[in-house]
Amino acid sequence: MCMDDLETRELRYFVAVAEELHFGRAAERLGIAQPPLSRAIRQLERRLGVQLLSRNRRVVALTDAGRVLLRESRVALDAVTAAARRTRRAGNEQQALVLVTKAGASHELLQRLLALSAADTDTAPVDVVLCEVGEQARFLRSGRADVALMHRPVDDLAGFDTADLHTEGQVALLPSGHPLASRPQLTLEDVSNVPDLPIARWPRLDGSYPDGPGPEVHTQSQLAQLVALGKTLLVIPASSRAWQWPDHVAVPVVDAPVITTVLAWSAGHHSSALAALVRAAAQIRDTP
Amino acid sequence: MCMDDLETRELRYFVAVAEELHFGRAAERLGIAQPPLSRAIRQLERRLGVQLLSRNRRVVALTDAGRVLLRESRVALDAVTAAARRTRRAGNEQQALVLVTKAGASHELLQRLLALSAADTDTAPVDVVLCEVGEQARFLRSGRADVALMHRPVDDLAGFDTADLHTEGQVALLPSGHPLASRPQLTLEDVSNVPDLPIARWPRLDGSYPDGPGPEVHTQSQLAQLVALGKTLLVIPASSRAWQWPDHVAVPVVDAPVITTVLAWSAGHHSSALAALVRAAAQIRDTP
DNA sequence: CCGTGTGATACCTGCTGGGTATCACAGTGT
DNA sequence: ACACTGTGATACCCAGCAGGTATCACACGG
Repeated sequence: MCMDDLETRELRYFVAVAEELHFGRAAERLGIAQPPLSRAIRQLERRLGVQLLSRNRRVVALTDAGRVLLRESRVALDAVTAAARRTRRAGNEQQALVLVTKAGASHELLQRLLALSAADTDTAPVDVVLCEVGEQARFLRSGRADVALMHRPVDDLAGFDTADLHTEGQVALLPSGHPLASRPQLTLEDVSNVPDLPIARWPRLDGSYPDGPGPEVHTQSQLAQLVALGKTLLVIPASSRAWQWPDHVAVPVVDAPVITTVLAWSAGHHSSALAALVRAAAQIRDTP
Repeated sequence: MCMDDLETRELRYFVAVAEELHFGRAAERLGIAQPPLSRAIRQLERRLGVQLLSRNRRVVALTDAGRVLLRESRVALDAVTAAARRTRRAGNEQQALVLVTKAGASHELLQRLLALSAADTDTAPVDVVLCEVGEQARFLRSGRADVALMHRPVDDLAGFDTADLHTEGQVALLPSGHPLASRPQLTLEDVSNVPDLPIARWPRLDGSYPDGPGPEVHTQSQLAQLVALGKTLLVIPASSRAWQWPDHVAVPVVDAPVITTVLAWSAGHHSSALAALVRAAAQIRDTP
């Protein structure tokens, strides 16, 4: 093996260490012992001629180069698993199209899309997979899904082809007793910096939370409950019924950016089954 | 190692075999013996549960699944080498921006771009790499280049962000003695199906040539010479001076699609050096 | 200053990737 | 018809390296 050309094993090991920032836990996660992992990372650093981790004998942190490799490794590993998955599917001819979407988002739209797709005679069956917020891109990139429902401008659509499905405004979701909840409409100015309803904070990719006054959350239902409890507010597309509890009030935010729900797929991965779904999407867009 | 998750070694081996369609030559290219290669491919097929090659004891051909894996493997391997390259560059801080372009295309435009970039004080130096026709995308994907000059609509820009640089019409390049060469302008109708000047045929990715009456070519200078010899014609952007020989005549093709030269880079790979180059590109577009 | 947690080091072992020799078979030419 | 040739598959061996265990070295907390 030449100096170039890493093996996926090395990338997997590095990603584990970079995510855990702890050799012991990373090794456990990988199902190997700690010393071989240390050695593998050291070898990787030697091979690349670059320091990836700054380890002061006690604390492990990523260097700038390490951060680059973490990002690139995720992309590369996704591409490798996508290769395996797509090849298996091509061989087995079980041509169900896998669609991934955020749990709870765009539910009615999805129902209409599936109904239209099922009505079209020559379409493949569509399997629906639900994922966490913002995970759709990785599902597409790793081949776990063929197509996704995503939202512009909130999701990063770089590297994907898209077909618009539906455009809508946003509403503020407020606890029902709050003064703002009785207003007929709101502006972004109104809902930002409400002292008693600070914006919630989601964990970053590395698991840490940004600073701020708002509560820390990592699931949608947590957040919905916090709104019902009068602890926070949020601004979401008008159709996100899954968020809405009896104790919530939704008030239109007139100047919030418009949200477009799009069908997205890996650029260059066309198939007849996908084309049929895109046709169904076009029907929905044209007859709202 | 689990059943999923291929190693890049396996992908490299498969790509070699799929491209050569010959185990012996593929093994030679990889610098290993033939038996281990046979075994590795067999293992890969078992692991994926899919037949990749149909080997009738004498002739090796790709199955449908094999074609899928070939395409996906190239993408995945590019992503892995990109990870290594970008990490090395991030560590070594030698921040020269690498620009790749087709040899001979957009020469004046490139000169202006480099001059503008050099004039801008806070830009990184730009290294220029020349590649074969249509190879820019792979240079970007594998991290061998950070940015490319490409052409819409001829190049596939899926997965890249772009900034327009320049738009121009196309000309037909003809042997100077030909009757069509004296016309002030032409249409696509005029230049298609000229019996004595059939369109040349380029090799496909697998090395085979499409059927047709035209000559087979695989380099630009070959093609230019064939035009000078009165064997073929071609339609190219007006500024492609590198194509033009003394024995050539260029005649505008009024209804040919307009060609836009764009600066392209991997979607999501922003950097300050790149941003500076994009600014330079915007200057060129606005002051033609 | 000792205990604890954590990454590095030393060293051993077994798996597996790679090599050589050979087989099996499909075309091919006389 | 039969030997020849080219090519992929098989059998078998070897060594390099991935991975394990034991232990060290050091940073921090009490």
